[in-house]
Amino acid sequence: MKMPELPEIINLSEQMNQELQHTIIKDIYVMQEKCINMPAADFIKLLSNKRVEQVSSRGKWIITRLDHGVGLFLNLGMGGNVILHENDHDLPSKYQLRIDMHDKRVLTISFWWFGYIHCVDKGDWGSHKGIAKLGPTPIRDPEFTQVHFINLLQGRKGSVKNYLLNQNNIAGIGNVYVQDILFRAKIHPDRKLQTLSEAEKFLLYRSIIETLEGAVKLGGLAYEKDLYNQPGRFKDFLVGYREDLPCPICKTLIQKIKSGSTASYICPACQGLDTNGANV
Amino acid sequence: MKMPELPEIINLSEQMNQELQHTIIKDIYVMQEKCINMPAADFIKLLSNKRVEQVSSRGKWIITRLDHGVGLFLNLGMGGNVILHENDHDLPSKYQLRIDMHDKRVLTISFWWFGYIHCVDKGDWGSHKGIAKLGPTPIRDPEFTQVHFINLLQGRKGSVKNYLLNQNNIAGIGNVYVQDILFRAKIHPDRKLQTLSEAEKFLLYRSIIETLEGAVKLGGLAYEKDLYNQPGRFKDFLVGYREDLPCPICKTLIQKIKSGSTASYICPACQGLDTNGANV
DNA sequence: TAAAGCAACAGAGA
DNA sequence: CTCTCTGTTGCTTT
Repeated sequence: MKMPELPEIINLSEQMNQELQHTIIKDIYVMQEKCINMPAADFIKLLSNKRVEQVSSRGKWIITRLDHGVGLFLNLGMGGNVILHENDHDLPSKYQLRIDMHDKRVLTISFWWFGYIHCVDKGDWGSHKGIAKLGPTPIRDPEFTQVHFINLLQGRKGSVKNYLLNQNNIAGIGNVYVQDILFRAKIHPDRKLQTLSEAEKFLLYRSIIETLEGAVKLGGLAYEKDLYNQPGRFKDFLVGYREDLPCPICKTLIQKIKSGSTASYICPACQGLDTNGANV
Repeated sequence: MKMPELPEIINLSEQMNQELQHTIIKDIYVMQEKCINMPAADFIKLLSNKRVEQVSSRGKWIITRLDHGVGLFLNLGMGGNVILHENDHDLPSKYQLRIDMHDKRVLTISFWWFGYIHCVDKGDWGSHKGIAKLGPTPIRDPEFTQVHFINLLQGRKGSVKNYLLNQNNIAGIGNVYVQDILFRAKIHPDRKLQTLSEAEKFLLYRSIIETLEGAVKLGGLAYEKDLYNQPGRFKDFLVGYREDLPCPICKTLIQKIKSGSTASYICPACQGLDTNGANV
């Protein structure tokens, strides 16, 4: 369970913006060409000597806007680190990409499984597969209001968990935070969207906001590292990864179940499939 | 079974090109606004007084190129007629669109169920959903060579019938002609592409060409009408729609089966699932 | 019955 | 645990 989701990404991108804004890229070292979206030579040429205008995020993507309209889109996939070093001493033994800044600081990007570092030239931002169709990002996106969320749900089919995990609906939620989001809203992951009452949809919206906000305030997951290689302080899940431990509300033992192709942790008492609404 | 496929469309578009090339549109009457892709007023404005440069086809789409880069994309969907009248007497009682030419002739377009009449302005041809992703068109498209066909099949999964019916793979084949195409090639509709031998792929290519060419030579299906409201002369299917009649090769009774969501007519002896190759 | 787009979903691959 | 690509199914439309 080493997957950065919205809180970790927000944290990282804000730290990156703080540290890197207005600095200039000097050198690029591509250690694994599969992670990038063009030949390394083109990639290096496009990025070299570019100035960082702003670092932001959309869903699980960290987006660095450089001058001349160039963008660097970073997705840590199944987990990884972005670490800023004061100099080139004591770099990690393994990383996929190294970016040296003109001020001697060094950024290393490493993932332990799939991840993408895509460079996008001026004008190609809208056609990038990864971000073109992303849904709104909770917490940071002013578009993500309660009314907007309820509207998004209108007429949609399928299970609530599948909906939340699809980045084209809402961007930034993964299989870690979705566990507590559903528990807080007292909704079973397999509930069909069509069966959710208005009250449940409202509860779900609040739960998304509160769960993610809470994690951001704690600097993200304790299992993840930030830009300074420091872990976050969030580790007290309500039900996530707490199989056979008591539900914090009713003390019923938490179950690990399979919903679709992903695992879910639920309190069978608080998140009934039949209790809170028919699930025909 | 009233669906125009490639032979009928080629026939119609060639007749339309013959009759309408260089003529000028005078008036448009939109009887059913749902068939078109913009408000009727815009549609009429875009087409009025435009000159027909050429009528051609891609797959099941009839494409009329007008001057100033405007295009009229017609898809007869589940069946319909395009009829040219010498004047405005004796028009059909029902039609979705009427186009009056400056030379007094009248074109009526009618479908008995879904169909599309889309007008596309200069520059929007490539982004039109219906034609942007179409595969090559057999018979008329010089790109559709045997080598190209074999290459298209490389690495594809799923059943041969589903593949042939998907317009994004090959454009123009529907559930009518596909029956005899598969019979001629002695391939069961549910055979997986992965299990086809090179010889079978070659046979399939020949069968597509010969089946469609043969139908074009006969002016298309006897159940369909051409631009002059005359029926085609092709009605002697080999196995299509001949349930319980003897196979023309081996006399085994032809079966109607369900493959996926469509019906198939096969000779169970000539088109075995197990005989011509494993279908794991 | 058929045509085609879309949404949901499952499986494979990177 | 991630996301993309395919392919399949089921629903909808006039």
